[in-house]
Amino acid sequence: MGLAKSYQPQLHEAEIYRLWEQKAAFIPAKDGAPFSIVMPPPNANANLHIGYQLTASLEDILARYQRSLGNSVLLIPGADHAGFETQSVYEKHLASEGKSRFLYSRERLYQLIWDFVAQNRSNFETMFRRMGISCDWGKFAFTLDDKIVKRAYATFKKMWDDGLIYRGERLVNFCTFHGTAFADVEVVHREEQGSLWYIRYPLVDGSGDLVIATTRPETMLGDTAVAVHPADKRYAKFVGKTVKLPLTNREVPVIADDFVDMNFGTGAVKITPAHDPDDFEVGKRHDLPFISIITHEGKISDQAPEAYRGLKVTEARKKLVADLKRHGFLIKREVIVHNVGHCYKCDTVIEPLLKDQWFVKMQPLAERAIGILEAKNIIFYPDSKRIELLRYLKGLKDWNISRQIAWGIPIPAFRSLNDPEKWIYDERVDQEVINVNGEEYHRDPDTFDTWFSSSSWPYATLDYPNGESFKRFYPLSVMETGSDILYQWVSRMIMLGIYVTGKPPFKTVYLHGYIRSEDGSKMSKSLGNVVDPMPLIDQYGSDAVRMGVIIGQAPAANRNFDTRNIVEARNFCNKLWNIARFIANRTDSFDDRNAVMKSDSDHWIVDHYRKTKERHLKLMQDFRFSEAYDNIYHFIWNDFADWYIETSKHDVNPGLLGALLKAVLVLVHPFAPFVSETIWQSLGIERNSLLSGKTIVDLPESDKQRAKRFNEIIGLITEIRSLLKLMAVDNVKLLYSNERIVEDYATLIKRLTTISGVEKVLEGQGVAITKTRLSCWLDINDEQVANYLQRIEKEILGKQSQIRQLKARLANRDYVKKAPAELVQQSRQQLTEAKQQLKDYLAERDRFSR
RNA sequence: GGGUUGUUAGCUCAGCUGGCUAGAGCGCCUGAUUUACACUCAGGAGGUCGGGGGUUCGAGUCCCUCACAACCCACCA
Repeated sequence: MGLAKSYQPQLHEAEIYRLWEQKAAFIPAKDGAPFSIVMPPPNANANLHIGYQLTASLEDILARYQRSLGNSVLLIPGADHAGFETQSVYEKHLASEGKSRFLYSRERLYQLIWDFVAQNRSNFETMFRRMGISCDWGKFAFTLDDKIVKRAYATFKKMWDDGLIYRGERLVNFCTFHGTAFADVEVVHREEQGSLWYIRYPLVDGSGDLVIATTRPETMLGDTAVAVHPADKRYAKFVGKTVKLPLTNREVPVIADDFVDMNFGTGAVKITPAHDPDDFEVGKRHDLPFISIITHEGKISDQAPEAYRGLKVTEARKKLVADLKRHGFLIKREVIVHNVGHCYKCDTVIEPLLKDQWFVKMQPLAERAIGILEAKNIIFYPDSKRIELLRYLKGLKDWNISRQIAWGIPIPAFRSLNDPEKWIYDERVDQEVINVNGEEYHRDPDTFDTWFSSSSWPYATLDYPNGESFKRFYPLSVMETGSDILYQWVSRMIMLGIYVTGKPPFKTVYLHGYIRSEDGSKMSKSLGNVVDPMPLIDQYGSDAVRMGVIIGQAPAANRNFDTRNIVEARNFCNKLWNIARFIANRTDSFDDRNAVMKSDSDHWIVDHYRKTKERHLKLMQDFRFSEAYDNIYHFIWNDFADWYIETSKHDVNPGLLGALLKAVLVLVHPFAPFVSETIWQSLGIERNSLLSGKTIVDLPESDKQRAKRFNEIIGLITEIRSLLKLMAVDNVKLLYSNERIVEDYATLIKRLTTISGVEKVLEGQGVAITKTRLSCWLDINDEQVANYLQRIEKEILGKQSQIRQLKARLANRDYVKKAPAELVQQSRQQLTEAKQQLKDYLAERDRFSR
């Protein structure tokens, strides 16, 4: 047998994981209520970070816990191609070789990235295993797998047929560096200092000037109107007239529109429908021309006067301001702070540009989701996120699903060569040109937004609509993911799930917060402060890292990374290991059916086990992982090890000891799978692995009176230790009068304290043990009690104050009338006890001050 | 501009539907080499639960308000 002196995870983990796989322990049991989780797929292009460790830990804890209830558990792993994310990583990689994506065709680029990602995929499957994830590897899904792509196409087709898909030339959020559009939710807004320029626009009829204010003077090259508020008396006379645009000399109308804020700037605003979302709407309302003067490369287009063509936006702005100044059109410049949208990846300023894109009408999808959420048909942890999501859904705009990148799922739509307005749905995306009914069609070069396909994740991975998994495991029991992708992912899974399958895709959503770096800053690759769990697993073991990240983590609350938690958990693993070592030296029977309670301490520990188990069930049911961990931790360490095992050294009950070890291992397994299984295997507790089919152990009810009796001994021992320490003495005798229990436990008391002996006396002397009800004294002479008397004084004050409080409470008629009866009863009892103790303390003081 | 969440011991954080003298881990102080474990054991110090007000028999917990912090949303040119 011979377990090593301390637990060394590195020696066991790989082997244990292999064992689980061999025993097919991760495949759902045939029997039992279905429980399912599909893991959020991490980016296939990067290593797993500590945030994913949190996700995976929580999900695996749930999965293993559910198995311990006897349920049939499906946990599906996966990986995300993460379209834009991955392509931009690859582009950086290309750039480091002095290349760019423009050197390659779309197909070639796709292939290159595919190979690039393939290298990483096996890499992180290894990481999953090292984290100990009990997932069904046969169900592994990649977001570019055939079935996922087919699912995306089927959804697109259904939407197309239902009239939810439309193509439109709209303003999109365009990153001119990456050359792709983004959804609104992907744009990062940031407050920045900018300039507000006041520019004079002369009226064509020479009747004066109109002064406008703008932060983007270069867009005046694309102005097609000037707008004022209809109620603005200052400008009423100008409405309907025309002004001459400086520098371009185009003539544009002055219009009235109530979107204008009379109090901002001059109350007159230039309208550039092709480059500003507000102006776009105004342009539509007033039927204005749309002039695109900025290209997708972020340069001034050929629609602008020759002098500016080809300049970058910032250069054009400088030149334009200089020119305006020179010609006397510039009135003044103010410094203002305003919000500017940036690319979340490269920080380039997002340009609103006109572009033909596919959009999904969100209103009908959102409405059904709102209904489900309002009816609480999906339970959220925490519930505040449900409210937040409702607010978001109620203001939802249409979703631009086109992306101008190669690394993604091609959009299965083709445009007629003859009629540019005519589009057809077709899945032959491997061809650029197809023929249908003798007509030629060209493929849309764009790909889907990653979130469009990943929104089908809950049912696509289960082989909707005919797969066995789908029939058995849909809707998912739990969707566990980061609260940061509530809008991007959770909301869309709900909407698409309802739309496609007719049911919400999951019953429960558990959202965790993110882990910040140790100093409280946000972890990001660019800051280089991302924590890699793998070296931590090397150092502390997989279980320690798993428990370390969930300790003290409330749902959706962000927390700083703290190695101390991992150390705590590592120590806990070692504690478990040593408990097992101790027990293995005393028994080789681990059958809970043979457990028989003999001593008071047996009843006491079983009583505590049963309470711990009940709390465990309740806490896990409520998704209170951190508290569940805490519950088990303190039972194992403080009750089982510190008291029961210490007592066992004196009086051992091997059968119960073995049974308790088994029970404890099953309980702790979800939190510490490797060490618990390693112990299980090393001691040969059962032939089966701990993971496969071990349900939580029930121990028979204990005798409460006997358990209580042991509690008294614990109280006595604790008080003796405390008093001896306080007076800095040892080797004193414990005196007692007429206390059978002290007699019974004399040896144990001696063993667990430093007293020299126990002696029965008729009358006490020395220091009384006042915190228990037992008549006991420590045989100490008067010179040694100075510290003790100080403490007695403190205790007297404390008791007096407690008695005052209790008396006041009980004197309060409302309290006695309104508070629950058992609470009032409890207060009465407390008062009685406190009074007795005060009496004891006073007597002690009197005795020594004689 | 709107919204959400925080503010509890030196540090990092728990504390569910209001109810015993508010908890954990680490750190700190004192002591212990006892045959499961120094990744250990025993004892101890340390908090007017961000400020103020309110509801209640009773508030860390509910309400209002203020301060500070973080995050999210929003088209103010």
